[in-house]
Order: sequence, then structure tokens, then C-alpha cells
Amino acid sequence: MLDAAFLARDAVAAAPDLIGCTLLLDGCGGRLVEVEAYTRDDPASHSWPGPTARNAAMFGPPGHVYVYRSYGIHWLLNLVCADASAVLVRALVPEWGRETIAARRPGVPERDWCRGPGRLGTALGIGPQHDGALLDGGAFQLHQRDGAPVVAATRRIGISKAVERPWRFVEAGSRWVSSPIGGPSAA
DNA sequence: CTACCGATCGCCT
DNA sequence: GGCGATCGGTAGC
Repeated sequence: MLDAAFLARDAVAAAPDLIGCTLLLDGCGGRLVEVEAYTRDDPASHSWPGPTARNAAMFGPPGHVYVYRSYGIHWLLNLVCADASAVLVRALVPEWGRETIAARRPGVPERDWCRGPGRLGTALGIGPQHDGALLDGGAFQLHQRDGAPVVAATRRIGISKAVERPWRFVEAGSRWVSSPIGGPSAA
């Protein structure tokens, strides 16, 4: 288990170090291959407007999770870092709890189970009840990686503000990321 | 393979 | 009242 100190720094610093680490919720999850960083000083971040009811977890201590609903449909998972920054979890390798995940996504190819933040939320069973939960080895577990994967930085996906900040981090060459480069037709 | 569009709703202006 | 840190289906090349 990684301790809270691992996330007690800016999300931009913590995000690349999270690639290769293993994230589990109730035994479902696997190795992280794609994340994005969002900071307090970041027009694309949910903490940008200041504290509200929705983003309260982002303004709490590091080492908790921030969960919110996207497009009225999907539940997205973030790991809260220091100073109201957070890391959006976008993709992982489904290594643990595979039978549970398969039951949640009938007919969906294995490669798509956790490829994209919305699908990952469904696969792990993320919901509003998890907002503010502690990454303490209970329901949520975050384990240190073995070795150092090759990490590439690209532009973030699906946002309209601060698009130039290269704060999306992927494991180079992984087939489990939502897009190998920088999103649909990005350089 | 890429491109477009509808679904669906909580939050902020 | 407008707008997403998205996905899945369909259409077209």
C-alpha cells in the first residue's frame, strides 16, 4: 500500500508516478496506464471555480477520492492530491476481479472494460457513495508499482479550456489506454 | 478506421 | 438555462 504522503503533492507531480501502480476497489482493478492531472490553478479543473458542494472532496486532504457524474450518465474517479489538485483515472489493465467486471459489462470486449474514465467507473462499481472515501486499504487500495514504466505526456482529452497543458500521462505502447497519442486525431 | 449524434442530469451562471 | 474531465451506436470511407 502507498501511504497518504504519496499523494500529498501537486497532481502534476504525482500523476506520472501513478502509472504502473495498482488501484483496486473491492478487489476489482489493476495496473494504471492512463491518468490526467488537474490543479487549483487550472481552468479545466473542477476546483477552478472554488469550493462548492460537488467538489468538496477536492478541497479536503490528499489521499481521498473525488467522484462526480459526467454527462448525466458516467461516474468518474479522481485521486485527490495537495492544494485542491487531483488525478483523473482514465484507464487501467483489468487484472483483478475479472469475473465481477465481466458480469457488469456483458458483451463488452475485455479491452474496453476499463479504457476510458466512464467505462472504468462502471467496471469498478464507482458511484456517488464513494465520493470522499479514503484510500486506506479498505474498499480502495493503491499499491506501489514494480519497476518504472516508460511514461509519455500528452494533451488532456475531452476538455475545452487549458488544452495546451501536457498533463495526460500514459504508459508508452500500452494497448489498454483510451488513445495511444493524445486523443482523436491529436498530435 | 474516422465522424457524427443522442442520451441524460447535476451543477453553476 | 446552458453545458460538460463520456460512451455507444450508426454511417461512411
